[in-house]
Amino acid sequence: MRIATWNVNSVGARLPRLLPWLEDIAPDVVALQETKTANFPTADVQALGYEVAHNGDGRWNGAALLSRVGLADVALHFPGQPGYAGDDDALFEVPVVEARAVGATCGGLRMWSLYVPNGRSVDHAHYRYKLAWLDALQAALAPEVAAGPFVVTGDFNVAPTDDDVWDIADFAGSTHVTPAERERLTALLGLGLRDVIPRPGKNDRPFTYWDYRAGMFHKDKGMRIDLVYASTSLTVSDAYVDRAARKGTGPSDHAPVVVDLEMP
DNA sequence: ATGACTGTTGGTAACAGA
Repeated sequence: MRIATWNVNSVGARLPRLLPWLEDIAPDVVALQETKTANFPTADVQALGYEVAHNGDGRWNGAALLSRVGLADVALHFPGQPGYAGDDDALFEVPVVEARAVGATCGGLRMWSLYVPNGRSVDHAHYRYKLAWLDALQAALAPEVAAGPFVVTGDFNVAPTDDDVWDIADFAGSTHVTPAERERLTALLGLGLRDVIPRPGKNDRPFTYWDYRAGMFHKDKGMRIDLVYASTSLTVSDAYVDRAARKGTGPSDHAPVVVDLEMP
């Protein structure tokens, strides 16, 4: 089974890249993030043989699963998913559960597409939200990991190791690399998952994100923050970053990760 | 070159992204 994850940075803006990419790569299941719409272009991907589960509510966020091997038991949000209460401690603010997760069972594989909160800065309420979100995620996924073949994938907004950013010295005091964030990843792996690290890309680093600005892609100043966490019982026959999708006209700032699994 | 972006919206400036 071929699965993939891709933060498309607006599925509407990316449709001219997404549709030919689906035909070229032909994944069985695709996890998308940052769809940035309440109106997923369902008919366009259905025409290519995919069923769609989308959790999107407008301008920000949005996660989807596309599958051509069946799509059952769809869940929008995970159980206990925290909401975001905003930038301050306003007494009457009601936390909003954002469109950052969708789960489904596809061809015998239980799979989640996630867009983990960014965190913004370590002293920001969004960072505390990010940590709480990852804590709740781990608790929610535990029974599903135990139940059978499982993959949780998407934009984790955490670089697992110092080697997963272009230069750790440039990240002093930043989010995405803190021990607290990385501890949450370790806890997730502790459920019985492995980090499926793609084959090395340019300069031997399988980065998946490069800022649009300052020629970062050209300089390969990237980060590996789009992750695939798969059951340790699953055999991985290949995994790579599709750097070609980050090139050319109108790319996302993230590249897709493509993984070939052998289902039991 | 201490430079450099992209997407969305009761939109045309503000915010988010990482």
